[in-house]
Amino acid sequence: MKRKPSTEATAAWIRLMRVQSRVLDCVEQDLKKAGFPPLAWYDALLELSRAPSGEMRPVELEKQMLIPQYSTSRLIDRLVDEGLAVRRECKIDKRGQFVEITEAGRELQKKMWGAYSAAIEKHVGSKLSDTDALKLCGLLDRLGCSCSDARPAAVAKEGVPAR
Amino acid sequence: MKRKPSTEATAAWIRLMRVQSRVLDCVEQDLKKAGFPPLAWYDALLELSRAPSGEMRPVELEKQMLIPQYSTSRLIDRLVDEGLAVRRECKIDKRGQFVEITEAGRELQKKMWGAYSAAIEKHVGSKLSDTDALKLCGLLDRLGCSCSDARPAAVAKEGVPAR
DNA sequence: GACTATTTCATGCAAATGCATTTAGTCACG
DNA sequence: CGTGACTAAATGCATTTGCATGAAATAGTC
Repeated sequence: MKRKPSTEATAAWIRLMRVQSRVLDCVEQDLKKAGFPPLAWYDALLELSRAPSGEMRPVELEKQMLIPQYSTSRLIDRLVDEGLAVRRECKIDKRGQFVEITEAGRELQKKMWGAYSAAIEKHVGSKLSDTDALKLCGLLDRLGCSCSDARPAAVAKEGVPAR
Repeated sequence: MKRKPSTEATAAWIRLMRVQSRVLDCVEQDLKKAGFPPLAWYDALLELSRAPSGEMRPVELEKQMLIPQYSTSRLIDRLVDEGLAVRRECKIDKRGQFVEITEAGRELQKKMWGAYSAAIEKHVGSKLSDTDALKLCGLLDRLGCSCSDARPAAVAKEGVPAR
């Protein structure tokens, strides 16, 4: 129970860390340069906009986005501050609440998708053929469900829940 | 110059973000549970220990680790505070300095490698055959040099500079 | 129903990060 | 040499994180 990793596995680990941090950085920079808020905002807005009634429980959001509870709480604070979402009372469970995306929120999400998708194309799409991208997906998926809480990695439609 | 990414590319992007964040999280948690400092410390110590004379310029460290300048500066502060490294005067360039790893630093690096390598094996090695790990490396490497500053992704010997 | 355990969300506080700026030294060039 | 451009590193300040804890509601149990 303490075998050393193969050099291949180790090399893969390094690549995984370095490449994603670099690519993420590039994409975040592109968004920022275009005057947009961080990716996390986008992800949250997207999740909210996809919810059937445009609203969801913070707990849900938290699970979708794989970020800690307090982090979700504060992210919502910021969205609300900017008028991108509103908190609504939850009648069926008084300790909880609903978060609902506003019109402004939906608009921002759509606008961001323009810059965001361009960045993905620039930093990922243009470097990989479709079949290679698929191969990459397959390999990465195998690393997926290791820890406690897994999530079946959402399928991209036209919005992309990124992280 | 604003083509949309293919759904394959988008899917790959999502996987890349989600999988690495998850795997990194797992590894960091394992290290923390074992009572060790964050991975960034390990990386810095490793780089230092590999330097021919056990010392290097902060600028170098910065380039190796792909982190911003101020971040390096403060990381060194912490290492020094803990007695893992010392700052040395740089005679050839008076505005600069050298950072030298201490014996304690070397020891910590070695100890951490025990837990670290076990974590890599657990969260990466055990999920991927060697050939698949190599394929993954190949695909990831293509995403490598997009932004401004590239780095040829160090080869793992027995230490692994992770990020 | 009373009591405990659990879930949902917020928050105080310390540490870490990002950003812009400062300080100090070097370099290039007239 | 002197002056202006550049590089190495640190730091002040605001924002963000992480962690632990708190407060409120619900669920489970006897």
